[in-house]
Amino acid sequence: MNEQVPEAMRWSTENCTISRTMRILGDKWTFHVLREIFVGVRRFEDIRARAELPRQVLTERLAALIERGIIRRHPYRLPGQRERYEYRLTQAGLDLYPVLVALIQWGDQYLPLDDGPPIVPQHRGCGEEVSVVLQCAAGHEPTPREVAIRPGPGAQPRALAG
Amino acid sequence: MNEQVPEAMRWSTENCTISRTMRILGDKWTFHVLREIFVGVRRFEDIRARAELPRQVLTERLAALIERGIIRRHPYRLPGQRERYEYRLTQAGLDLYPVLVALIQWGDQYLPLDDGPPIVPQHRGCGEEVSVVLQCAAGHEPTPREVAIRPGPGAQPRALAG
DNA sequence: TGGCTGAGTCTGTCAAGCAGACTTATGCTC
DNA sequence: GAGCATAAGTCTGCTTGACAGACTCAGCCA
Repeated sequence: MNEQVPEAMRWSTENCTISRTMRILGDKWTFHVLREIFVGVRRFEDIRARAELPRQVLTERLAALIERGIIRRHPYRLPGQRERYEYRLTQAGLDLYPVLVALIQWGDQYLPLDDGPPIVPQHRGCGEEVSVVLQCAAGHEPTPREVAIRPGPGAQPRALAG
Repeated sequence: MNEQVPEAMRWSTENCTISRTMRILGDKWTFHVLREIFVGVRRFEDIRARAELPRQVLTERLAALIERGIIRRHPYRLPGQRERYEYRLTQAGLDLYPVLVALIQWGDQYLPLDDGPPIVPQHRGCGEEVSVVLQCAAGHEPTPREVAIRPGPGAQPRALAG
């Protein structure tokens, strides 16, 4: 029980926000599917062809995203064809934009391509590039080193702690 | 070739920034491991115990993160014990803070707990809570609906397009 | 010398991903 | 109305990865 033990070891990860979020988003394909919908590719066959994932996996991921309220099915009908469905973002889905933009931003910085970025988040209003910035409630913009992740009011002590 | 085909279908996903980033971060465990290191849990056995992942998977993930330059091994020695290693974030790792904070922020909004958030990103300087905001190069703070993901200079046309 | 501990490695089982073929529903053309 | 085209799935068998639990290895200490 010396102070070498990090303080975080005393807290459970059971209800951790990152765990609970990753249970929904944290697999190889979900972000690929979301990317397609974000860039405007909304139909099953188009998503499958562009993201190159097995149909079965796509079926399963779409169902999971619908169940979690991130996308919804929306009926559409091309002239001379029967009704089908496309997949659109709900508000919860749209609110994943900061996550997506943060990923793109990191990738552009640490895995750059010779030709420049293949995709760019853009402000529809003014056409300028969009990025994410860290901001604290007092209005500062801390660097990563100035940020710490601390236990909050919902933190639960860990069994076997210490 | 009617205009029902989304514009994005014309572009390849092969070099997509999200794909390339997800090849590194996009699996069930990587973010859990990073979370531990972010909150200050740096030693193999501590990470394994708190994140509850199989040792073999932890070994493999740590090696991958080191290879991608996101963490590094750092020797340490407790009094009366032999030298061991702990894992620390590199600058590239620290720069994942916006991704992590964006995930926490989304989770707190859409998967809230009765007791409040279990973890809170905090500005070390002033103690206030840290969040991420979307910001365009002209200084606007667009809502998700005002953001669009567009092909950039490195976009490649898709074979079989149309 | 023998035991303890952190940090792995090994082994066998089982779930998930995968490619590719098959199915289903509907509307169109002839 | 028969047959064809198409989007959106299901089905099948193979392969890969996750997993729990046991084993190993190196250095320190009693």
